[in-house]
Amino acid sequence: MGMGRRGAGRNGRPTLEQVAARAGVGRGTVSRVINGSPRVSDRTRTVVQQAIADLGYVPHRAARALAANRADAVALVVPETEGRLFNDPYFSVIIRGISAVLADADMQLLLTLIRSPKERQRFAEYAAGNRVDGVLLVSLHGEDPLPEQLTEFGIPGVMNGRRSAAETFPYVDVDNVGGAQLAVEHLIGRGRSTVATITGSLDMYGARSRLDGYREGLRAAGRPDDEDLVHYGDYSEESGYNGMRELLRRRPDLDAVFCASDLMAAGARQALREAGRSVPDDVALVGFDDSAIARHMDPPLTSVRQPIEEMGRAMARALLVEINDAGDGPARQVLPTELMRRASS
Amino acid sequence: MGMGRRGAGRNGRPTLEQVAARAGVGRGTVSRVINGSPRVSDRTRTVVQQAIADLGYVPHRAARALAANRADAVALVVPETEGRLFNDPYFSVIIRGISAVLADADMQLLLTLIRSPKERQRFAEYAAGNRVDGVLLVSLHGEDPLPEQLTEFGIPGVMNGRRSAAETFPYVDVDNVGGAQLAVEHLIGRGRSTVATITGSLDMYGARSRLDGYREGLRAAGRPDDEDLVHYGDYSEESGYNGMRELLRRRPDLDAVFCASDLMAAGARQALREAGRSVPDDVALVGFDDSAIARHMDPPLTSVRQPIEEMGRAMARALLVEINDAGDGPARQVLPTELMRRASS
DNA sequence: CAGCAGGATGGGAGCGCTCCCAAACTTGAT
DNA sequence: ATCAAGTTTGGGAGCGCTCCCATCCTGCTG
Repeated sequence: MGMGRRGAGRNGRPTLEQVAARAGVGRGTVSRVINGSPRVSDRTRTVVQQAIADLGYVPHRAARALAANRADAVALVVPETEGRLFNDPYFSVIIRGISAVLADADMQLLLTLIRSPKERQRFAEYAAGNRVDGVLLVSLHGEDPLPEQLTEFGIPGVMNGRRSAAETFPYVDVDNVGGAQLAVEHLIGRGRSTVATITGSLDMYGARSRLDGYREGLRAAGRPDDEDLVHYGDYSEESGYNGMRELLRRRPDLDAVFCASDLMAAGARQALREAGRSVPDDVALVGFDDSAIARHMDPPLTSVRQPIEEMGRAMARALLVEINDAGDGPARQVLPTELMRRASS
Repeated sequence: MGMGRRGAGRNGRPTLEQVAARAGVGRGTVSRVINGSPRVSDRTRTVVQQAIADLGYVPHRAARALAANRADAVALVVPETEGRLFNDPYFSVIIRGISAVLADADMQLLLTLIRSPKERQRFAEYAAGNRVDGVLLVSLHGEDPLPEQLTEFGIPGVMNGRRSAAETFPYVDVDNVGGAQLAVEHLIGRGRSTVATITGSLDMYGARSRLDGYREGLRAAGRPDDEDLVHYGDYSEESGYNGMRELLRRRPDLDAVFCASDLMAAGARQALREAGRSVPDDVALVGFDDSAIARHMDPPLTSVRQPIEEMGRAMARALLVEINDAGDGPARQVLPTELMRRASS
């Protein structure tokens, strides 16, 4: 029994102990070098690093996690039910941003789709058990309780977007109000006089913000804010189509429409086509999201772009700060939007 | 010292030991129950399960991984350089499929984007160190060495697509040949006489297969295979545009085009428009991928659909089998494609 | 009723690492 | 040379779990 540890670990990979032996130092010292502790003399550090290189040593993550009570991993949670993400490249792009930052910090990215109450439960257990150091929330539903649960368990988290103007959970969002306003001002600047809008689902804060921005834009230009010009949609292509028909019926004189999503703009464009109205001559159209669809519409759709990748990066950075410092109160960031002008306006 | 273990783990979470105490059994027994070992009496099992429920016990992943020398995690690797994934919903959808299967197996999904040689190196180290039980490869570049590296280290893996007809690594692919053939036959069935094609980058096996399918379709209908009707593109929208112009110049008489991607079809459609040819009256158009773009083109594009989510599921299942059984030689699966008929043909 | 096979059970050892305390060594001042 | 005050280092303990062997029950058989 107890033949002592020698040789490599069970995977044939070298262990800390072997690095220590090779460098002629103790385990603790090697650990210090690996974790960048300053309490190591330069000479020792060099020797140890050499031994690490010679052996091709790579720390064993699970062992480290167990001993240090960290996970070195972050979960990205996507409630699939609300997954509008799964249409745009939105998802891919935000992941790219997140992943870039996390890779630099040598943290793993765990992907968790929650598509049923059972999975939600399972995830809550996970998170609660310190299996991850922090959680990134994307595309949250209206009153999703996940953020509160995390807070309760003391798990750092950052969400994408807000649930309300008074959001208390750390978040990274885009300037929806500003973007919508930009769109409206652009339309007015192009000489349009009667600017309508088709909104997203108003139970989502983002949709409300875009509507606010629309109104703000009108106000800034001294235009009246006519309730007739607002159609309440739900972000779907169909609601864009129906909304456009309805608006056309109510206000045949409209000459511009701001849609709160590209998808709705696509629906609206179809309705316009059927009604024999040309874009942009009769009616100018502006969307939101600047998705692939926008670029491929005919004519290409002017749209409000969100800095999605940058959002991903900002979220990851904010989470890392929360994990390490745990200070300064919740991070709140609002990134700017930008108007991509194309032929539809 | 050594006040013995009592109370909960450092996270305030119950440990195996506490469950054991509460159930009045030993650690080993609880472990057996959790891992579904048959060597436990029914009564004991019930008692233990009750204790687990009472305490809300959740196994500590890192501890388990360390002790059992498994990771309970699978890495999904996306070489970003080749990331055509990042345009279509392809990425999101395949992840959905993968994630569904993995969640059921209670495995974690680790996402790894490789966008630089440095990151590639880092990943290789990871994989080599049993940090994951298996690897899923998506969107691999022509002669990517990753599969061979994995084989060498004895790490199970499954890739999406093939690199050649003689692929030796386990894979799940779609029937590109069949899909292209379907498209051509459909075109001919609609009375088209001169069917051209714009190919993807021929250094990719999928693109070659689609070209093969195109030729096969012509042959099956007894049509000549005219080299003039083939334009070599690269999957980009621009190459679709240029290809279409070129084809129109060479063969003004063509009345149908099969494009190896929707994106190229979008480019081709633009060229057609500029040339004053209507779709589908003058020229019928069929794409490949059935992406969002296809549905939003004007007219909506007929396209070959790949069962992407099912591919994700198949990959995950195949990997799980490899991890557990390690038998039966490499998995090879080719899923069927389907033609989505729309107004463009 | 002893004896035995086989299933159920308890718990020691150990996975590879971090934490932290005590030991060993420096350095500089006296 | 001596000692106080650092600095650097070694290594025991322990993280929570699985593995596996020794032990303890069963229920039968002879």
